[in-house]
Amino acid sequence: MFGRPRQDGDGPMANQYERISTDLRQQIASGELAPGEKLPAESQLAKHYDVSVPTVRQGVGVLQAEGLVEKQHGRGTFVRRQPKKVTRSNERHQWEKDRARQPEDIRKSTGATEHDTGLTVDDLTFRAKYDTVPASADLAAEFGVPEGTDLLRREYRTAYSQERHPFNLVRSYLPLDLVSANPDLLREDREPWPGGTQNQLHTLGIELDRIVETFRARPPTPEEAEELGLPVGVAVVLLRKTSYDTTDRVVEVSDVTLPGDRTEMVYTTKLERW
Amino acid sequence: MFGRPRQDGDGPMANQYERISTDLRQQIASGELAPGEKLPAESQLAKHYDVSVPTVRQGVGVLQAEGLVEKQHGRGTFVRRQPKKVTRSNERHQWEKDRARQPEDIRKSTGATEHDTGLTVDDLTFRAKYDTVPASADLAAEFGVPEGTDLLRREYRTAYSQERHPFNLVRSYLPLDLVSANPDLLREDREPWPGGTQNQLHTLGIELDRIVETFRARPPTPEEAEELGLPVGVAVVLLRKTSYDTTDRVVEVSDVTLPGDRTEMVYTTKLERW
DNA sequence: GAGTGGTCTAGACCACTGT
DNA sequence: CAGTGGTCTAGACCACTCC
Repeated sequence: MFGRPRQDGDGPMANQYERISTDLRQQIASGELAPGEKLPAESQLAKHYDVSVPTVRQGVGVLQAEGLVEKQHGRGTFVRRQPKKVTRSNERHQWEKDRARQPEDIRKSTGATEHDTGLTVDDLTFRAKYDTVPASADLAAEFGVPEGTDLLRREYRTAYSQERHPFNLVRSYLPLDLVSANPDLLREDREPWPGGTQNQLHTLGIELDRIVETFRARPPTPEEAEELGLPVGVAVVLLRKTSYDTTDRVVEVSDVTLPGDRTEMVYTTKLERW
Repeated sequence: MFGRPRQDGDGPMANQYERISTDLRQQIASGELAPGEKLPAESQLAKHYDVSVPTVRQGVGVLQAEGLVEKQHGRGTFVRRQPKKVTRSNERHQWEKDRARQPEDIRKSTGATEHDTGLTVDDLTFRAKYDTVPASADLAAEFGVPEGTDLLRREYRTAYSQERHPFNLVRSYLPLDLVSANPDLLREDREPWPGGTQNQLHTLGIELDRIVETFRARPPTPEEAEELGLPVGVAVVLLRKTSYDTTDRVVEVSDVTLPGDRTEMVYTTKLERW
């Protein structure tokens, strides 16, 4: 048993599966295969390219890893549509700070996410879950408290109403003894809280001085892929947001998980004048 | 021909390849398989797990996509070491601005990348290439100039001296008529320029007001994977840096490609006091 | 030359989707 | 039920690395 002999049209050192992925990639780029369109069945492609089915699968797998196609078991393989983009800007922080002291009716109208995305509250679905957890070594170091200190953990998922999967996962942590001064802050049924976290902190007499965001990109763990509905070959962006108050104390830490292919982040750095 | 019967130890709905990837993943997490260590040969694993070699390959492929192992043709499969992290902070911009007016001997000692990484000039290798290109529609829109306007394009690659692949690729664009006032700025043999772009602009009487950085993450194209030496299953971060001068004019645009798994970005947003 | 992963074949049966 | 992708077998030969 050996492979089919190389043919003249193969080009220099082209594998069979690369020949297939290159050809299909070109068809997608040219629009010959339009977004949302179904590719021919693997058995058809095998006949067309004169190779075995596993070889077709290898070729299509390359495109899948590049995020160009999406396989759906029992239905077929489809050219991916570019999902709706979500922009996240660091100007949201100052915007939210300005809002934090406004009256409730103004705060209620729009949240920071709507500000970023330009959508209304109705376009988004929002789920919150509160609980209390002991600080891990990592979080204890961020807050500068002993390991095991009680933290209020709040989990948020935000999605477009019309889409199945959320476009972000947020885990926000606050020291429990800090927030328990206002019992309303412990009630998840008060979410979404008009004015967001900065207003919540304002009810405790806390003013933020600066926000530090650290992030990196990596392939999703199996759990993250499941949760965010990520096809193979899409990265996640992990963002840790640390909020400092005017006494230089860390008052909130948020871990945000974002799908890398649909999130665009914009950061503006203002420079001091000469 | 059919698969081996399911055994009691398989757990609920465990595929063979998932059983293998789960087991190996756990061994890596526990340190039983240490970073840099070689996994048993695929034929060995096939014997050990009592499956065929392609099934082992499928299982190991999962770990490869997660960035946990790296295959090396002819040598074996190895547990990936976490590569040296590179931190990129937005404080580099203010730092570079402060330096831009310093005398040359101070500017020469350290660049912004060394500032970020904490390394010395000797630890890094640096390559620059200059040419002139007509503005694409995209770049013309950024600069607010007609499409086709001449731009000076500068390509930079920075690497650790001891590593084979660069940890970033930078393509920087400047309007040609802006920089031609100082002929030295057109000479690639003057790189690395002490004090960086902000000093170069300073020689033209330009002061920066703010820098806007936009980025997203996606799987690498085949070319990027090749260039940055990325194994399968590592994302790239694409960053576009746009510099505005004090007259609100765009004076530089840089496109930066970074390996997502070894770059950590830190952005600080200072908030106005109440 | 021995050992390794890379490509490929030609099938089999299973699981899921839609008619 | 037909059609699709998902899993898996049991091999073959090729290409690369290292001794």
